[in-house]
Amino acid sequence: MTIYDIARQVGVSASTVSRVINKRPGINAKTREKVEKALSESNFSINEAAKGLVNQSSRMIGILVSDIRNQHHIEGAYMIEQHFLEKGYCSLLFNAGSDKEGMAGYIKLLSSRRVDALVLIGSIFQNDEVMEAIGNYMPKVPVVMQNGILDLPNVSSVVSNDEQGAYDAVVHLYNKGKRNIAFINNNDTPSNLKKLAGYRKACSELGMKNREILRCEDSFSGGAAATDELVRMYPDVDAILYSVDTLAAGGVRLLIDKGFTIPDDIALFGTDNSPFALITNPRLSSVDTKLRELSNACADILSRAIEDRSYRKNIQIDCSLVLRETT
Amino acid sequence: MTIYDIARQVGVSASTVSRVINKRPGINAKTREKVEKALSESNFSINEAAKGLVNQSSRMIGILVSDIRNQHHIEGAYMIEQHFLEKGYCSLLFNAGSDKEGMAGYIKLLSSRRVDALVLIGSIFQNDEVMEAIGNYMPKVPVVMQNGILDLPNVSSVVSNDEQGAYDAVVHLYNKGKRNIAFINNNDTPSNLKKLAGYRKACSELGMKNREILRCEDSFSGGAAATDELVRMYPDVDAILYSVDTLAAGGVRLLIDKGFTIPDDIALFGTDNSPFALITNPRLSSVDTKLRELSNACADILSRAIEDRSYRKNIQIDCSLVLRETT
DNA sequence: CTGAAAGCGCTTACAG
DNA sequence: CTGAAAGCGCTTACAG
Repeated sequence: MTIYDIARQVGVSASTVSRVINKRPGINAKTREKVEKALSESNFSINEAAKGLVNQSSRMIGILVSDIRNQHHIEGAYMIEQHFLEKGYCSLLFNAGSDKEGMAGYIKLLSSRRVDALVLIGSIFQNDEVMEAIGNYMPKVPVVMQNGILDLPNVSSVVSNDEQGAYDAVVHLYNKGKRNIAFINNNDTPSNLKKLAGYRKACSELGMKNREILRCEDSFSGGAAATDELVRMYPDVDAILYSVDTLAAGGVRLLIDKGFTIPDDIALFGTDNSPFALITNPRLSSVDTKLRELSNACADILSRAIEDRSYRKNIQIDCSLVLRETT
Repeated sequence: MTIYDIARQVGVSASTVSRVINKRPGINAKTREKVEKALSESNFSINEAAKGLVNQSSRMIGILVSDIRNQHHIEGAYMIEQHFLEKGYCSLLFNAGSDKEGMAGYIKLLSSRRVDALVLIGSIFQNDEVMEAIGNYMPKVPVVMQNGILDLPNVSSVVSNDEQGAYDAVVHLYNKGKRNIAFINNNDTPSNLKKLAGYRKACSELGMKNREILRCEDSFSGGAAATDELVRMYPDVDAILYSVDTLAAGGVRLLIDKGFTIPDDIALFGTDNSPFALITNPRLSSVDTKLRELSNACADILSRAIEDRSYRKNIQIDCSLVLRETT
């Protein structure tokens, strides 16, 4: 079923059908009506691929996350998808994994789908392979990176102030009387490195020693294992800041099992203020990295950049502390 | 950059370039080499929309879930997406919400994108509006429904045996000495109705009274509130089966706060065996609804149906019980 | 207000 | 082994 079929049925030309479908002005009311009737009676559904071909716009946007199953990433992707859906864009959402060559592959894939814009969610995309792939395959497509920076003329950035967030968390713990504050990190993404920097800065300013575990598996059990290791290594630890809530949730669980009292023996701070923070027992205090604001900003920038190819903007949003029962 | 540009550059025709790109046999090795060189040097990326137009295949599949932020749904979508990615298909993943007209709208949307297949994840799609939309807009497209049934010639089904799962859970609780077993349900999707039926069947066979809360908000706090209501209504309750883990996680939390001992005072059973079951304290026993198996089966059926339009299959997979600390 | 024609970027049957 | 031409389903500038 094409517009030619409809045209034949009604006795007009395909041009006219096209105009009716696209609500162009300057069409006889009677004609319009007849065409609309035929359209709806035959359940006509326009072929967006053909339309996109002539319009030079797929009306699709690409969204890359490193792990679609990560609650935090998916929330961001969801907000952006919703935003663009209202404007008639479909989202091609991919799980780009953590392999850099793989990420580049997805960018090539999205380029073959001729997406009108690209969103990269997560600082993990801040690397040379991705940069090169964008330069090669999408040099003119508006790109916005959530939580990372890529120095390319068509790439905008929206980042949270991770350093300040971690810094504030440590200061808060210090003010609560904690003096042996540790940091547990899952991996060394640019974003986590900023958290680490904030942690170290606060420790140094407040005259405390660093107690760090810099790598662990990004899961509940990974967080539990790292916490276990930490309290063995530093028996005097009285507070822990985690790079993500997932780890902290595992930590809460482990410490309770080991008979620690939270927050009196050990206080805990997660990061991201994710839904997990509400189901741990006790409930988790967390650094809010402002996911909603970041996503909204991404969507706004991209909307503008699609209109005006030269539009580009970099913004940073401060984190806030959400205090619950673990501090 | 089109295949014509490449053709001109190399001094061959577009047909030849197309043949090289598609690795068709019967091309002079020298020619092939020259074309391949030009292709890679200019970072050529084929226009899939144009290709799809002539091939009458978008090489995209549509995936509808009712809430993309639901961990359980997204896991299923993820598995299916991965499966098809390997075969060169992109997924159009949408959040169809719980409004039936809205769902129909998404089906129309996916039809305009000419997806080669459609996956519906969740029994919530089992309704007349969806059925009509498929009949009108995708009458020949292979569709597979995860956890629901739609009586249409192009729709296959993969469902878990929710009734048996709930039944088994109740029997298990009975064998543990529980005699006042309640059921808390979030909503009346077809799938949840099957769980309810299994619960009632077991109660009736074992001579126990029904204690039910049939609707509550699908969230931790919704589960907590419903649990609170339940223990007020029926102070003698000694076990609760929840229709989803999310509710149970909220329930665990509430009961602990209220001073109940789990599982001695009240035993709890969730459903879905989701990651949440591992972070509650105590860890949650749960009915495993076999998400992985369901998703694999969906992908298999769809792969076949894309090849052979007449292929259709309905299967059911039994649930199993995963016992942890709440029972 | 309406239609014929060209063109978007591909593929493939046909001819050589 | 290779190319010219037609066609996939649309839109739009042009002419009337």
